Amino acid sequence: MATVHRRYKDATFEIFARIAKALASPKRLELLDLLAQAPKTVENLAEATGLTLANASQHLQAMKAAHVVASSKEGLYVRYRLADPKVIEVYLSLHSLAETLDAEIKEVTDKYLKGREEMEPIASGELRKRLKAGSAILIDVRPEDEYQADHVPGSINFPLHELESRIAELPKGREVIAYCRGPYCVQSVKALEILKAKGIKARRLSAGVHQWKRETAGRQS
Amino acid sequence: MATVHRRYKDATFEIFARIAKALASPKRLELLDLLAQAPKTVENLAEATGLTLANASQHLQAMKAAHVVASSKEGLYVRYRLADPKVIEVYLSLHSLAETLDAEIKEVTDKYLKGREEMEPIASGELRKRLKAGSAILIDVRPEDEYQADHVPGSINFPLHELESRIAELPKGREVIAYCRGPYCVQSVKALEILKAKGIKARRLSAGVHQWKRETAGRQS
DNA sequence: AAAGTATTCAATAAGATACTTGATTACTTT
DNA sequence: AAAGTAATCAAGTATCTTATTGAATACTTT
Repeated sequence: MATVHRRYKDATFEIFARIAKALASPKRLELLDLLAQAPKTVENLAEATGLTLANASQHLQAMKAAHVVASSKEGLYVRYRLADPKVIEVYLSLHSLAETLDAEIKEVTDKYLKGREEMEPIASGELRKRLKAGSAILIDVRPEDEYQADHVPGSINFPLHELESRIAELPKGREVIAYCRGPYCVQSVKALEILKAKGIKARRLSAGVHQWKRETAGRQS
Repeated sequence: MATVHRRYKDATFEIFARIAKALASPKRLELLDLLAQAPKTVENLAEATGLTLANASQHLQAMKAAHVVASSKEGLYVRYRLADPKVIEVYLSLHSLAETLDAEIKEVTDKYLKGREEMEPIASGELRKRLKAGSAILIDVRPEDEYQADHVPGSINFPLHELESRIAELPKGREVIAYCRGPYCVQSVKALEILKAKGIKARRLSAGVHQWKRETAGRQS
């Protein structure tokens, strides 16, 4: 009898671990981070993460075996996506845990941002007020497909690589708030550099769409 | 410049992965599951999980290195605890993900419960009503230290191994609802077997304290 | 101080994982 | 049909992980 219980326990924890293992690699987390923004092809993902095609494919297959991602063939391409929005939940709670547990994550970020001009992010409460009042404009500097997939309500898409050439489209006299994939994404930091170089007052929203939705969940407006 | 960004990304995902790896083992998840109930000594944990002392100690140290658990020496014993309540958040969201992704987890549970009499769990909403109305009594069949650490409000502690001998203490004419560590814990199942053998009407609450708190968060009563 | 106990350490063997390279497959375009 | 491209597969090596064993450490009790 005791062994029946042990076997049952082993089986359930084995299943949990299978999923946890799918997440337990820096590269796979990076792939998930990208997939959390929008579905992407293996080629896209390999390029964005700096992995070889074969290696990216193998990581994706490993996650597929754990049912964490799903794929579909579209002509020559295979497009991967998260198997379920709950994957984002786990990913975000892992982020949040890392921030509490690991002082190192703060150090790494500080070190990266050091020397760059005022990068202090704006709080979501303040942002909401200012957007309503019309004193600020929120730009989403991610690629268009990610903006299409989901974005913070009220934001306008200015993909990073188009930002410099489209800078005239920004309304004058309003502060620009830029956001991208999330607190550890570098795109909004780069956007700020471009904007400040042109003398435009700009700040960063450190949250991405998912963090935003998480924070503002159950709140109206 | 591109390499600066790559290095920054690598560093942050490395940190996330370090934490994820600490969770990515069936045995370590089982240890965390126990620690989520109450702090415990290495000896306790080794016995409960069926690991050798040395092996349990090594797993615990691995998690300690990732700052997921903390320990303190108490005389001869070393007592381990979760480093932060947020660890539970991640663990619960992993559970919840596993349930959505993996049909297998349901199969394993069904198979285990098969043949045992009516084990359908009671919903938390219904439970609250019936406790208020006084038509049911909620018993916590976990060991006393876990009950002391935290329990569902209104529950009474009847540790599994004392249940049979203390059965007379149960009020007559009320249905008994038993709960333990969570949906995959076998103690409440065993409790039901004992109670039913004595002809006492009993059901199971599949949630543990943490699931209960999560479900009823932001609700009053 | 000596004996006893809980935990950790160190060394090792077996197993799983990650990345590389060079095919191979599946599909599209010409 | 032939050429081209995205993705996968297969095999090999280097690297981690896990569990085991026996010895060492750190306390407590006698």
